[in-house]
Amino acid sequence: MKRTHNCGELRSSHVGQTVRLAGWIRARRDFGGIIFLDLRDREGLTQVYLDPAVSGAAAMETASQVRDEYVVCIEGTVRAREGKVNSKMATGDVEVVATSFEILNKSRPMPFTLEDDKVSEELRMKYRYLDFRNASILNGVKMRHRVTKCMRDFFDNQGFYEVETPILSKSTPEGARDYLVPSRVHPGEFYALPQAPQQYKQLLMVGGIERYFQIARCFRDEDLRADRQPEFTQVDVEMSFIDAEDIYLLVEGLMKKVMKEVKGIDIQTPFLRMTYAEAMLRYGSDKPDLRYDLELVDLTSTVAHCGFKVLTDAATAKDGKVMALNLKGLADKATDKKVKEWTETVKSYGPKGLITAKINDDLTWKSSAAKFLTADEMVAINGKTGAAPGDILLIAADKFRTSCEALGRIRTEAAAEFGLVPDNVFKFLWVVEFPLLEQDAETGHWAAMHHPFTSPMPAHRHLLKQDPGVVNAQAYDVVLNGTELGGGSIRIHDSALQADMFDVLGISADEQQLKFGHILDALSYGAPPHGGLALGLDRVVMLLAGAKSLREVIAFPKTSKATCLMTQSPSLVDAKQLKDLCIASTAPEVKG
RNA sequence: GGGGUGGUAGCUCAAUCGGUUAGAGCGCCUGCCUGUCACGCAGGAGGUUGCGGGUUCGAUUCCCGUCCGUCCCGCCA
Repeated sequence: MKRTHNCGELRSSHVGQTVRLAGWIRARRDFGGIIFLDLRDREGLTQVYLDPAVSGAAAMETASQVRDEYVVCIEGTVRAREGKVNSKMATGDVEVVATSFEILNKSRPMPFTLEDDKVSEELRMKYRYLDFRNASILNGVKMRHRVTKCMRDFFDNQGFYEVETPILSKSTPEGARDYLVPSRVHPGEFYALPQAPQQYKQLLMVGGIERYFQIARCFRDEDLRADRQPEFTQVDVEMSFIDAEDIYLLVEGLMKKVMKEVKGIDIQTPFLRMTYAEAMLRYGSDKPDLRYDLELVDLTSTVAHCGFKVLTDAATAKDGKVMALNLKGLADKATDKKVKEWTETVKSYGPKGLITAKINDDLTWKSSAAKFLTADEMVAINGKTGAAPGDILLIAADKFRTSCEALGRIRTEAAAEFGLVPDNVFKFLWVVEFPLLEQDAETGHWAAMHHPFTSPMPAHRHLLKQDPGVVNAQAYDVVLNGTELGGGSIRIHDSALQADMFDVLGISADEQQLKFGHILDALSYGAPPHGGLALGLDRVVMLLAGAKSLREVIAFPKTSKATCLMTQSPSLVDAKQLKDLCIASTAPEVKG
């Protein structure tokens, strides 16, 4: 029964050896007299040959009964494929002439064709355990293993301890919606699954662990995206007696090692750094993709006094911005249909519309906005944006963030569509000096942009209570090719500052004690200065694997509605289970 | 919560303006086949057109609702 080799390793040097292989039947080519089988295991593919003269009648009979994906074990002799080499196979120089043949298990016909990349992801997810037999999913699993192995080695060398923190955790009012777990022992009370090990890792610093990391599962009950799963994995890091520079150095070293060992690529360190404000203004994103240029242009001052009300209103409003994107030489490719799509995309971010102007040979505009602007005004805009014949200008006017983000989105779409994104380039970047807080447009309440334990820039400390909006945070994101890989901050280690922060967030003294008493207490017992960051492991692997969604690099992913097609979770539970937990469902009806 | 997009045989897709018995390739089943490599050849089986309702003489096709997949906005410290 036991294998002597795997299906990927036999070469000409093995010719003449007696070997035993086991695996799955990938294809059977039965000529009536002789039979060829492709035998697959996780390491590769080997051709097996059966011939009545050497294999015997019993083996021939058994082999003629196998179908795709039957599990078999064969014993035989390696021989060279004289004149019949298959150069497409790693093992194509040889084949195994079977002398015995055993079926270990049968298989029903497959619900989909393996290796057919057109099969719907829906079906693949339902039969995820079969999709692992495909190289693409298998490679994701393999690459993920290598990344985490490499990271563990790195942190170990740097003196970090890997510490596990609880999954049954405490609900907090800040941040994402929690997944809740009812307590049977304490009827009516709930644990929360951790959105991140944030508080625990800070408490480890208070405890003097000094250097902590964890490959930690995190849970957030929010709507999903291609790059967001309800449960995901963070590479969580925290250090004491450090500043942001130490974090940059650490992460740059980590990613350098991972890129080298997993991809064989030498990346440049230190990474480029850019403030949040600069990233938004130049690229319309707090996670800009620097693999191509296509920078935004700020027209606010240029159009502040022009004759076009849509522009002047935004340009003179508080926090207003008029932004432009010059798609150089792409006027011809920007079809009416394309422009309409862009307009809809821009509107989804908030602006009422998108102004477009194709630049004529005489530098005049082909644009529905032309009649609202004087020739001088158009010349000024041309000058500012560097517009030349054949270009198309896209202009959005709204609040700073919405104008920038709307055009930033078009920037990435256009770059992908018009082939401006180079392959196999990895552009790392630190985005720094995030605002500490952001204001809810409707309620006026302040919320932490990163999280409520983030320390303000020391120079802004005194402004925290009087003018929260201008305070920047000691927070940083690491970005790769337009994806936020992770982020972190220097934390608050002073209980008075932490209490001020909760005050600004509108959390009452009573609630502070109830929800965060343990943190405030801990900070009062000699908390060292500390900080850290968390990397999205799934996203790291996704980018390294060139995958389009997180689902491809998570062994058992959820759908965009947070269900598992394989196990059919979530699902109803027995009435008794609910009764034990003192829970009654108020769901209006059960799905049919 | 909102918007886009898709759902027809096991799989991938087609089906004209609303019109005959809903087709093709692959897969599956049977038979033949001694150098294939997604072998080949011949034959055969296989359909609640996601589900529910409506319009119509007639609906895969048009309308309404709903479910599921997917992408985006909001949301995600």
